[in-house]
Amino acid sequence: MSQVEDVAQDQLRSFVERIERLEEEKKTIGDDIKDVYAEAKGNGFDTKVLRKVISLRKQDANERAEQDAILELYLQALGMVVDLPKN
Amino acid sequence: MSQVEDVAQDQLRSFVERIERLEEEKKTIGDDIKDVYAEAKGNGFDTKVLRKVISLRKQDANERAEQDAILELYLQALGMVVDLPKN
Amino acid sequence: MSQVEDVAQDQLRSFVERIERLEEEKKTIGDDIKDVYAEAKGNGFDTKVLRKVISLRKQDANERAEQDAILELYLQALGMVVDLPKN
Amino acid sequence: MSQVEDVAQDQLRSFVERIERLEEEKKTIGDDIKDVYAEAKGNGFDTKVLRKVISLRKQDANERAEQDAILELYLQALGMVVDLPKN
DNA sequence: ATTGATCACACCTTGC
DNA sequence: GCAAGGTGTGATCAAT
Repeated sequence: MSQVEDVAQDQLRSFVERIERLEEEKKTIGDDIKDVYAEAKGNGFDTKVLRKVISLRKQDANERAEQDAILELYLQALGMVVDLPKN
Repeated sequence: MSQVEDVAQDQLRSFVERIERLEEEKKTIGDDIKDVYAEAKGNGFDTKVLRKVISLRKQDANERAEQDAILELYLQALGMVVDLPKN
Repeated sequence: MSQVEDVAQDQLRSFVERIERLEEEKKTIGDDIKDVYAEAKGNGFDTKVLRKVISLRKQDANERAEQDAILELYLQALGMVVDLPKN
Repeated sequence: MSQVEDVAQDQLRSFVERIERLEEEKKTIGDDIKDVYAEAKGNGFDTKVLRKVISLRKQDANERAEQDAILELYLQALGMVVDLPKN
């Protein structure tokens, strides 16, 4: 194999290793997050709702309002009572 | 292979085939559902909201109220203003 | 409500009904599958292993498709035309 | 608010903060991965193929684990004890 | 019946 | 803008 190919091969190995290393770290963090949810659950918190809280804090309020408006519209079109779902 | 084992083998084959057949049908239905959503999208409907509508109609209202109560509680505990998220 | 909105409303209803109908069918199939597993269990088969068998047969199929995809990818990466017959 | 509720509230805040902190870290790692791919691309590598390589190496690892699981399952189905050394 | 694990489905982000 | 891959969520099943 030529020297040029050697360099390319070394680079490739390096990239693969760096990516795999980072993905491992990422997975670890993901597992940590799971652990925290589990711990919260062990302390009596409802993880589903907890996730919702996290999600709400992340979300942009405007987008939410927008979606709400569309949903309300559809429900009205179907003749369903609105002002029920706060979920 | 004994006759007893033959029977067992035949039965096994039969079960596997029946299950695979049914799973295929199930997948077909799933694809059909996807198609309907796609068609709705093509007619200008927001599929995300449409899914929400379907989901709402399926859900039991009591459960929803229950979840809402817990969520509200958590948000209050965090000092977040409530009555915002209708999502 | 305008005629335009009437049409939209009718369309919406139609989509919702079609989806709900299909989901009902899907659920029926799912129940059928459950029944077959129950029957198999009643005939002395270990459902856990049976599920594994089904799963493996599905994976095998997927993997074959995967192999084709990889081959095509590599050929493309090498600059080779790939629109050959699909076997 | 009662002392009991205070504790719950503090716990909740703590959980939310820990999760949000971890998710931030996770996002950072994700961005790092993106950077590596970009760098690889800058060095002439085809990122699509590179991703495929990473993916294949991951699958291989998963499959090995899978094989172990199947073996154990079958041994259990045959009534054999399986708590043997993990290699 | 309830809970925990497993699995498929849906969403979202990213790359093309 | 579409396609795909990864992530998160919900349903399902076995075990207690």
